[in-house]
Amino acid sequence: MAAPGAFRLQALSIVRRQVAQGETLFSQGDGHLSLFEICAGQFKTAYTDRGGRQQITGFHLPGELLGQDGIGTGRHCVGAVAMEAALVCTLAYDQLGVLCHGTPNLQREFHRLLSRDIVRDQSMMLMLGTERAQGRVAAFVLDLTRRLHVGGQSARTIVLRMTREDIGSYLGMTLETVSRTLAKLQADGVLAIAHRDVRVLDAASLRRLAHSAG
Amino acid sequence: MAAPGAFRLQALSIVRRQVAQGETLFSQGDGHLSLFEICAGQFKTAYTDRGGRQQITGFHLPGELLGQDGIGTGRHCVGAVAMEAALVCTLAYDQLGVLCHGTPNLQREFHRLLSRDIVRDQSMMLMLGTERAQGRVAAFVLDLTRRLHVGGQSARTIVLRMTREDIGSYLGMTLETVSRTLAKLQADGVLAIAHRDVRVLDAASLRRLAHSAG
DNA sequence: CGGGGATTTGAGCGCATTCAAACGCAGTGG
DNA sequence: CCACTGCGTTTGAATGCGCTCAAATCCCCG
Repeated sequence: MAAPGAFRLQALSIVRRQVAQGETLFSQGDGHLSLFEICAGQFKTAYTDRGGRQQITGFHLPGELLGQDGIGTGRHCVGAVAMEAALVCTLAYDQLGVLCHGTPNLQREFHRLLSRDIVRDQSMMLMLGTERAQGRVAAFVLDLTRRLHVGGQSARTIVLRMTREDIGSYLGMTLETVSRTLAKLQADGVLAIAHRDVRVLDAASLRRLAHSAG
Repeated sequence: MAAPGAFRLQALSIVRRQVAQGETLFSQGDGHLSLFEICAGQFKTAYTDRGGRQQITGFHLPGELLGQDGIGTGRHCVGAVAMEAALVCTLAYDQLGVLCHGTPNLQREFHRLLSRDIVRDQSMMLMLGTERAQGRVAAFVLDLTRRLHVGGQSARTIVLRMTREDIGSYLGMTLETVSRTLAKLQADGVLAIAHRDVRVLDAASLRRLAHSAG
């Protein structure tokens, strides 16, 4: 969700927490806000509306921050679940408030963090509005490779920790369409797919197919 | 984009500005950030990507704030154009920074403002991901009536200041589909449509059709 | 009254969805 | 060790929604 290094929570507060696969890190509507830095493992966040319908709103990788949603409202507006065994560093939000008062730089960094999310969301909305299935999936894979690369992982081979259904929910299409689209990208020689292992064969084509999302 | 009354810019700084129909209030990439309170008239904001493709990202009504995008990046990430003759109050962002240092309440209000936008965007993404044409249009009309009502206007009759193309760009569909969907809502007795005048006949049905977007 | 943009309406098509079935893989218990 | 079970994934076929292309109409504005 955000670049690493902006906040070094490990240096500020050392509350580590292990999270098992499928375990909830925080729930939607949760009152005692916390900010997390993901040390290991991947998370997904989901939004549930009154009608009970739910959508995946994001995937969150090691090295990224998590939980900055709902800082203004005082409640987490999404729920976060670990997609695999994970480890996080925690900073309670009230502690953060105290810290911010002392250091204006932290304040500014915070603003930057929030508006980065706004920009990211807007770019996501643009994609959902303009791109069809193939472009969405291409953008999704491209985004994942880039973010994993930032985290130090290989930029060519990635492992999808989430199900096709989660991907479909995130991209606004059915799980069958996700599967078919991935198959087509493989048939076109853009990707090599073996279950959840994805290898990028033709990065240029992938970028071209995903042109709308940065 | 935000509830009125959170900031009372008129009380802080009195730089008023008139904007003609079609005139640009600020451009995407603009460096000298400003925050605006819309006193009269409606605006639309659009995002343009490298490829030159552009999408409407929001409509902005009298009484709402405009320009808080890109506070962290230092540049406006969208452009704003007046859809009719308008009047705004301006506050340069650097002045705002000074003000914030003095008053912590303003700081907090600011956080709230930014995260409100995040929540709104997320709800928009949810809609784009889960709703089909009819649901999207219903949610759009419902949102507009509510926000106009907050601004003091009638909740039953509204005037669409934007074109079908703008609506389509905003909702992620073609202008023809917007037109057809509005016609269908009229045929079903939910709305009464005369060109750009829209009257809500069956608010309950409209809410039911738009169930996903709060 | 004429011109041009906005809107409506129609016809045909393609893509994504829906429903359905088969397959692969992991975990469990016999 | 192997069958069984459940879940995730793939694949197929048919439907229908929304897009594309096209033309007619409406309306605002000069």
